[in-house]
Amino acid sequence: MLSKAERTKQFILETAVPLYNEKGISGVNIDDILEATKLTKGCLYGHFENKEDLSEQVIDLSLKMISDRIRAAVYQAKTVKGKVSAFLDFYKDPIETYISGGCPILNTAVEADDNYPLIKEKVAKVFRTGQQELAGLLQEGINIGEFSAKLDPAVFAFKLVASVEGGIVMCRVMGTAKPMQGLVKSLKSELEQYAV
Amino acid sequence: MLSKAERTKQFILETAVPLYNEKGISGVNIDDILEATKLTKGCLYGHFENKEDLSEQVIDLSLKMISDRIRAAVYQAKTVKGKVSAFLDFYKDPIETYISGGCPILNTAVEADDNYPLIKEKVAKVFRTGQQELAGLLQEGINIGEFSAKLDPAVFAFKLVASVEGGIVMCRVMGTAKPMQGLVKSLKSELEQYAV
DNA sequence: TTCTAAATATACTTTTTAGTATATTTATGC
DNA sequence: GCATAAATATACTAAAAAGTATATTTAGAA
Repeated sequence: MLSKAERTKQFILETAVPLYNEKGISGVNIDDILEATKLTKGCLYGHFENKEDLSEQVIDLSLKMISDRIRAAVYQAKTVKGKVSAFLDFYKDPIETYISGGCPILNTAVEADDNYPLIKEKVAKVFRTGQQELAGLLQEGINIGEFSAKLDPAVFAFKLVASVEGGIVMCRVMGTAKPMQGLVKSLKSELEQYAV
Repeated sequence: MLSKAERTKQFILETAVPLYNEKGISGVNIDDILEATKLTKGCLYGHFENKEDLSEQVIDLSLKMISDRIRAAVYQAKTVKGKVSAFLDFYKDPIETYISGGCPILNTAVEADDNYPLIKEKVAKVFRTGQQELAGLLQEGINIGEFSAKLDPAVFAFKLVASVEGGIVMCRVMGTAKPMQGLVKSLKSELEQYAV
């Protein structure tokens, strides 16, 4: 069982995750977190060295949560086609996202890009790993004869993730989930063209 | 001719544009701008009411600059296919962008989404207008017989922009422009399939 | 149950950032 | 060239945010 301290630390991190996703790293301030957790400075600084330390651990958790959740969704499906569908369906509703505020991978990427090299590298790793897994999955689909060799796994993997990530932001800001349905359909039928 | 005051104000806005694009609205502070412009507080506050006023005008300019530039690029081409190509080629290099720090439309969208309703609405308008123009262009391509009616203009317009925007962020964070080339090629050949 | 170390709360200080009052300089119509 | 209004610089105040010292409370082992 977790100690009280461990539970409190975890509680702080989990409470901060949506705050960071909505407000961004430089948009969040300590008082926001204290208000959300109903804890006090003494307590928070007992668990984290400073804001930078807190931010890093919150982002770590955000990236882990979303990655795990997507992997779990994809894992459910049996066929390669089913797995790609599961990935696409994950962000069917870009307004009410798993972690409030959109996709934490993209959100963090945008902010970290020119400002937080350490966090940028973490996000890069998530994207790289994701691309490898997705491309590997598509390659497997080719190998087992589910798809034609005309499908370029790396290119299509990138297209899938890039369009979904971009689509989320666009839908959120325009206040409509509708374009996302069209996008998902289009990507599914694009893959379907390579089915043998 | 512009008065000295008008020129100074314009200079502040233009200098602030890349700063805002890199650091984000809540990441930029007044001192950053003073340092970049080599001006002083008295001067800056003579031209802008407060930080919010400055931010709004900087974002306005960023969105205008990028929109104008993209329109100009697209305008050059004669055929619909050429115009789509021009759009796609615009972000061929997502690392060294027209405004340093990536695409200001997407960057602003991500930050404004949950934090700056007024700015969010401005970005939404840019995306909506862009989508309308692009979809209208594709529809025209169908009307004049350049493309098959099987092409869904709204869906493909969204796919184009979403994937490019997402792709920019991914490339930037991963530190490579390469995936973008594959994406652009793929989108071009996807459109090519509808050519009659 | 009692003791002690860990966890948490309170009340501060420090630092950073935004904003302002006023003095000085500069542009430009007369 | 001079008057004056606009532009800019200097030196401040105010507010917000981060961080700390210390007192108090609580968890959990003896």
